[in-house]
Amino acid sequence: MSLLIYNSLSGEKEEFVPVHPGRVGMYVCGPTVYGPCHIGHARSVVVFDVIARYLRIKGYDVKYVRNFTDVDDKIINRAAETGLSAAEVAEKYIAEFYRDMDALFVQRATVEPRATEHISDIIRVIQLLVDKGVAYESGGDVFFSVDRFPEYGKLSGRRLEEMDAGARIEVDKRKKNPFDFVLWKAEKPGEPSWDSPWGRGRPGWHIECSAMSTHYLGETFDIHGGGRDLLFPHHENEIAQSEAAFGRQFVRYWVHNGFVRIDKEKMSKSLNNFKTVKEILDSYDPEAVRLFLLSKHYRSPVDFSQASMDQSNDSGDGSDLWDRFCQAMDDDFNTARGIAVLFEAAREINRALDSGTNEDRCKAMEARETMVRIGSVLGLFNVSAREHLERQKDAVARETHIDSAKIDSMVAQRAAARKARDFATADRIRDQLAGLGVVLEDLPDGTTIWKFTGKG
RNA sequence: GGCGGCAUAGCCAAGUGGUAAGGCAUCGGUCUGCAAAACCGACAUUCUCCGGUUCAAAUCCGGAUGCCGCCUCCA
Repeated sequence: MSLLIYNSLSGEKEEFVPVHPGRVGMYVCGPTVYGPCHIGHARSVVVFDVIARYLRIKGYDVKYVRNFTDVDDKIINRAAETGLSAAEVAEKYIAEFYRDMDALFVQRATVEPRATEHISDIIRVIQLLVDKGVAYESGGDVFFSVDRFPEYGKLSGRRLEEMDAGARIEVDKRKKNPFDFVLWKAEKPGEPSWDSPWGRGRPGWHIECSAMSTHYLGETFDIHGGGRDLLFPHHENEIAQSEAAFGRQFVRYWVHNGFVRIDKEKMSKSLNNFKTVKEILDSYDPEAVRLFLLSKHYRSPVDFSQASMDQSNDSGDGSDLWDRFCQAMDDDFNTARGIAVLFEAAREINRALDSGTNEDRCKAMEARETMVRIGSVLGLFNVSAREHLERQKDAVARETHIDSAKIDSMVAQRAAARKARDFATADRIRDQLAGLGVVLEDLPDGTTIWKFTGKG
């Protein structure tokens, strides 16, 4: 069974063939750490987490590199605003990133490098470009010359002539072409800086990804990912730099995830309409958030709303199911179709358990194994159903200030009434509980569990 | 101005030539003291609209309308 991946470079689904058989090198652009993570970051991170997990379960030896951009204008500005150093700002938001992504059960990448740890690699690539005459220095800044890279625009599908340069920002007069971009920025007072052949300064944004990805994965590697918004100019520039410097194809498969939208509009820090991961996790179960993020194909936009999240919050022969899951995932990582298989597995388990014959019990075991396996790819079922229920109770109780001990005692009173066959009293208590948004479930063994419905 | 994407039931969402997955909601049934959960069944003759290609189209082509994105930092 071959794996198809949509390649932004060709605009088509292509059969996945790694550079080295059995091994996959994958680089995904991580966050610039100047503020809290929003649900858009989470989508990208979760999507590529699932892709890495799936490639591994298919048997590939995956080297997954995800960077942190820890030196940048925005970090420096943030430092100036808060009185912290740039390094302290970066450190703070890297810690928040881990807190949020760990909560979402995101696995760590193989390598998680930071730009500031690779200054010498960055300088080496810039030097190569200067030596080849593809980059030029001007007043301590170094620019990449897009005119020296004829294939510029091949990823984003635009030609330099078609683009409306300077429509929204003023063009730096020192640039030979308005689309030339900065590789190295000359030092300004109070900013972090490093020595370089062009004087003290710091790297531009795009160059760090070329330097770090090739450092860990080689000059040609398999998969490079990130949000759609990075396609231009960031990834276009990465291709230009890397291919100009090393003289060979940079990346085989470019993978871009779609946006999270709010009210049909892109969510972004600049539009200031973002929801942070932290605030969402205050109200919703982490696995529900994952399920929500994976409920649509990764390339399509997904609309965040209270209603759509509420919906995800309510959810809950074996090898055949696994094959069908793989078919979905082999088709450009179609998690939405994969989730359908998951629901079918759940139904199969329940059906087999209901019928209760030994043969069916075996089937249920098989289906359960498949379900756990699918869950391990999607990063679901990290906590038991029982623990899940307890967490949900705690969260709702905290939010609504309902005392769960009191509910427990009401449930016990009802149990006593039922035992005495005083169903009128039992039902009255149940109605009272319903008024508090509590629903009861009497189990066959005579015990009763309860949960909040969310509808008071 | 240039480039690109999307439009599928009340809602969410798969489906790139062969006759509409899955979930939520709703309505019946089994089970239950009654419920809940679970299971069984019902739920788009039709895929924004108009043309075209084809034996056959939600799927391909042309056009219209609507929504969104990129061309500036952004996952």
